[in-house]
Amino acid sequence: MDLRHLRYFAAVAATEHVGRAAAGLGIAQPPLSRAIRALESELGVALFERGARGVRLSPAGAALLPEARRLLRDAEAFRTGARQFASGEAGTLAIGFVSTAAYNVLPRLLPRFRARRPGVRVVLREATSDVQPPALVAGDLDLGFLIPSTGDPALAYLPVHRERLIAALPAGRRWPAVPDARRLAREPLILFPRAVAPSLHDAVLGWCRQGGVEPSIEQEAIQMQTIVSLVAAGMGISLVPASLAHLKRTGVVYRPLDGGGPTVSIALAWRRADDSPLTRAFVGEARGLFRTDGSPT
Amino acid sequence: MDLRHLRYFAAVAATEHVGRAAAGLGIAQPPLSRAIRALESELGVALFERGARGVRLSPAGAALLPEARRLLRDAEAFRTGARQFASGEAGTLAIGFVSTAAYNVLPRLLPRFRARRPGVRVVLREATSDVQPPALVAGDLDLGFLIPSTGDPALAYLPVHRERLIAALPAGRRWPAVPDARRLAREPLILFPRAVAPSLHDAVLGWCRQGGVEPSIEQEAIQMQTIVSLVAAGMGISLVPASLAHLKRTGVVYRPLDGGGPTVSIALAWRRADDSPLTRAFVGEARGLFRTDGSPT
DNA sequence: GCGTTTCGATACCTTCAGAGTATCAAAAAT
DNA sequence: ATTTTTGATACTCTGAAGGTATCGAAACGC
Repeated sequence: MDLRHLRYFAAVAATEHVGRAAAGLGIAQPPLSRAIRALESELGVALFERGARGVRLSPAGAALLPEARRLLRDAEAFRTGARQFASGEAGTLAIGFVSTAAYNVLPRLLPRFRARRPGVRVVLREATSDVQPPALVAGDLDLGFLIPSTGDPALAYLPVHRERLIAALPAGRRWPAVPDARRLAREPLILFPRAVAPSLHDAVLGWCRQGGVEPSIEQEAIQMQTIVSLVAAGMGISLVPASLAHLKRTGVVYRPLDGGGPTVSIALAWRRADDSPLTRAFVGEARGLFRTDGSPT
Repeated sequence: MDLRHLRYFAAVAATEHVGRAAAGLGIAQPPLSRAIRALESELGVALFERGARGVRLSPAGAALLPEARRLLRDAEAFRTGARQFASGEAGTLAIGFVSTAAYNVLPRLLPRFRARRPGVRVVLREATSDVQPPALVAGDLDLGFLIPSTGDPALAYLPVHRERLIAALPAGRRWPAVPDARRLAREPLILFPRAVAPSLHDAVLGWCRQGGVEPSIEQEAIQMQTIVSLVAAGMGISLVPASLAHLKRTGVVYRPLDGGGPTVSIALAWRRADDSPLTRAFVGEARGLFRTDGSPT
């Protein structure tokens, strides 16, 4: 038994006329006659009652016809489903992101993408910039929003966001409106471990040294929230992306940095070899949305 | 796309090994490799990821596999359903019966048949003996319990029941314990119209004439219940099948007839050309149950 | 590090199912 | 009675699916 047989069965049942059904199927009448008889013989049951005036469904045929139609519909749905995967209308994207991206990039990009591809399941996973490249290469992630450092040759990068760093300072003390490096170097600095985000780390230290001072790193913390909490606790100061200012935590004040301060950039990364239509669609969406990159916010 | 392709897909997915899957399918490895590739090419999506150590399901393949399995299961169910129709395990039987049969024959036969063929839908339709033969020939009925008269050559008959007639008499008067024809001929007779059940009609009149009297038919009624009601109303007397005595209606008494009385037989009839396994099974069941026919009850 | 093994892919051949053309047979319509 | 309608049959041919032999790449083992 074959889907074609069922298709023939349904066609003949619909017309109750072998010749017309054959024409509708785009084949000649004799093969259709034979196919129906072969199906009946295989199933061991007469699907039609032959009269001189065409054919009519037998009781068994009438009972089996809806089943056959359902099978054909399901087969069509299977094809459609496969086509959706092929075209990227359906599927799953595993996307990594650094916490910073959750404040600015993701809220702008994800709703647009989900609206355009409603069938795609997006799995978000927060991960630091150091673990994302290996995860991408291994295939555990399809896309990653990260702070790029040494570019992995297997990955492609698209800069999607660049923002200035601002100072996060414990409230309750007097701070300059626009503190400079020399002033801030007097305070203990709380920062990401260098291994987790080398470029952010280096940007902060470079800005301080440009101001002629060497900061003392007192604490390291991985989560942005943790850093802000430590600042609130008076453990020290930190330089954080400007969008963090949205996180209005009591005990913390934010100040723009003298001279604008260093910038940190977030890039979208994916496997260069990844030709999945989903990945390409997502990158395309990002490219369209963040065309005006490079300008610090 | 074809059910075979889906079967191959499911087999390879199950083993994650083309060679072993091919062995399980009873074909060689190269055709299976080609078939899978052809399916992927047709669907436009990679179902497997090829490694040096075998194949693994791609995300699309993993998503489509349950669908494919369901399709295969449904196709199998279709075959099974067809086989049930072929073997008579499923289907519908339209069975006609005269009201007399409802008191004796049907209650004995139907439960047995339904227990043996639980998948068969039995549609019962009460009909007099004169309308059943044409309905059987036309295919409106598959089987009929009727009082046979002139046998239709297109029908086959199996006697399933023979019972004596007894007198149904209005209560409130004195009746002999075993009335004879002469006594009963003094009363107006209520009977079926001859056209509806000629043999019953003739049996009654024959018995009366054998007793040397000619009865006067005052009323005709088609339903047995109606006849009994008319007797209860004092409109006359009737001769009814013995099993009607179960119908204890106030105002009616039953008496066995002198000399045993005439007998009426019920037969099962069906199209001689009907080779449906259902019909044959039902007839077989009846033949087994009513092997000891011919003996009047 | 180099043979060996494993496993899917490719090349080429063969066979049979399914499609086509021509025609028949039966029953209904005229 | 003849024509028309409609499915069934006979026969041929093509192509898809299967088989055998073999390749090529990657992993394994000594």
